[in-house]
Amino acid sequence: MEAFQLLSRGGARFDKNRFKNDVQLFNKTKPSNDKGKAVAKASEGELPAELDFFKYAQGGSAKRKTSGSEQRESAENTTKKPRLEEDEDEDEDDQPDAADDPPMPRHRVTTKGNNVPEHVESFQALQERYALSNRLLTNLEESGYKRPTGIQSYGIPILMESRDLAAISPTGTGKTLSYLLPVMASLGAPAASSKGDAGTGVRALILAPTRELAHQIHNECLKLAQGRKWRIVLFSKATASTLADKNVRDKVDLVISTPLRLVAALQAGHIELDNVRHIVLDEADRMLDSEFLSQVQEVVAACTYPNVQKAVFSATLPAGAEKIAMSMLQDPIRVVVGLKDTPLPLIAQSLTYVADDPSKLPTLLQYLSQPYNPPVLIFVSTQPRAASLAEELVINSIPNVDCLHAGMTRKEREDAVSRMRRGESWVMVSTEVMARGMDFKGVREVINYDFPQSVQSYVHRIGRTGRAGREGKAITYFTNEDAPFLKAIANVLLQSGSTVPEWILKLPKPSKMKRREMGKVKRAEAVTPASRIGRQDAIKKRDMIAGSKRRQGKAERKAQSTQDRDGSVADEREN
DNA sequence: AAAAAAC
Repeated sequence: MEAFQLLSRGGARFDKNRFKNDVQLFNKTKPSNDKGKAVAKASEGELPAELDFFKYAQGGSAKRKTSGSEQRESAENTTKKPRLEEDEDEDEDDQPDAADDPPMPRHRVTTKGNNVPEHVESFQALQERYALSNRLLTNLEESGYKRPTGIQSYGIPILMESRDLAAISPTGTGKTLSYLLPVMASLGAPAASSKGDAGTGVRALILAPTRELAHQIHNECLKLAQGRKWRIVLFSKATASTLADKNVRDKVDLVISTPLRLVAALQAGHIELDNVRHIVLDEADRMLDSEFLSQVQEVVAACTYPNVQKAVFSATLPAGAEKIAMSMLQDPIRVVVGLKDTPLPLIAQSLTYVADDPSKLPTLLQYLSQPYNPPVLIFVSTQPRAASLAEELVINSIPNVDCLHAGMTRKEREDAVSRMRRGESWVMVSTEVMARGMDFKGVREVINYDFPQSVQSYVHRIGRTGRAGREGKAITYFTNEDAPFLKAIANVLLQSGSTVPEWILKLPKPSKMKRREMGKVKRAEAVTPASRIGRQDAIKKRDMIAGSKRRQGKAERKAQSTQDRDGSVADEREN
């Protein structure tokens, strides 16, 4: 019985009531089902009419054509029904479903490899060529997919023909469907039935770097699997223990997991992967970086089925990661949509000089005191800074502030995501955990409060906006300390069509020594508060912030106490 | 180069 609750079957709808009792911590307004109304009301007329972030700007003017073997990427979506009525929890997907259907930007697609299968122009053509089930096509339509994006029209045929694939495609261009559809098409009969050659145990495996992303992929997967009896499992502690029963796990068809979770289950003997025929690494460069690599290798090594199909997907793939990826793949095809490591031109990017850390908060508060398009996603470098910035914003009466980082409990994280999906978060402060893959369609503004630690991080962070052909805006604060890394990011802006002040471009490339020296400068553990006034309120309000106690690691509690004691944690260190 | 995330 428990197993049936935990194992989401294909066809089961996502539990709509699950978040019903969420405490609406930050809503000053009464929670309402009518998003537009709620937003307009609470904005007290400060926000522009276009603020209704569930309607999307027409991306027309920003559309750019590139020549070459041009790929049509159309807006894939469609259904005109208002999303909210349909499902409250806003389950996520890589695709749009807004009423206003912005045209997708067109990107050049390049392929490399032996006998590259012909791309398809439509899902119809795909069905005809590969005899996809009507069911799958219906589910596609109902999920709002209309026309394949670049990566979908090239990637799906490659995977359908059982080839290995390295796919590089910008943020928000529909990578998830590119691997889900072929996997589903090849699953055939559920393992629970005795028909077909399903064998016993998991047949497809999708790995992602964060719980939130795995969850999002799972939701998308359930939509596509409607009406089928596949068992699609989002691997978690709970499911892992359920799968300790071999009878249960033998009936699982598809698993979505983070690597470490799966490694733990393997070691505990709670899962076998010898029947896995498809492995997908989402956010491949992240999955192949030093911390994840050995875990991923262990998982891959446990997949002993002959000729396992492997595919890796990302918007960024630095040379080192690509080399590792290619060495794992057999006779791979490499597909690149647009320019690797480059944000979409739809995202208007800018850089803001803030001198030093203490100047950031006033700058942000000033920004948030003017009309903006909620929800705004704000990135900081550490968990303590995420928690303390969220705190400071609450103290300063910014409405509907939320916080999400991996130091929070599973439930707190889930709640934060669901508030975000429901449009209840106006300002979401988070760490790198949110930087990759997360698809919040309404996000039109990203602020890098703390400078990103790599070009890849930058590209993924700002890629939370400008999804599926919509416009977006990204602001990056930089301090004197960030100067050594500024030029690299400035070049990214230039390459993707945003403008950069000339003086930044004229910056000399700092010597390695200088960079190393500056890299040592430690950032304050907590965000520097704007003022000491209202500190008493602050303490009260602090406890309202999701997970404000447990979530905090030692470092943070220390920072917190420092803050309370001497009233300031400004990083006074000179550089 | 470096923190975050994975449990």
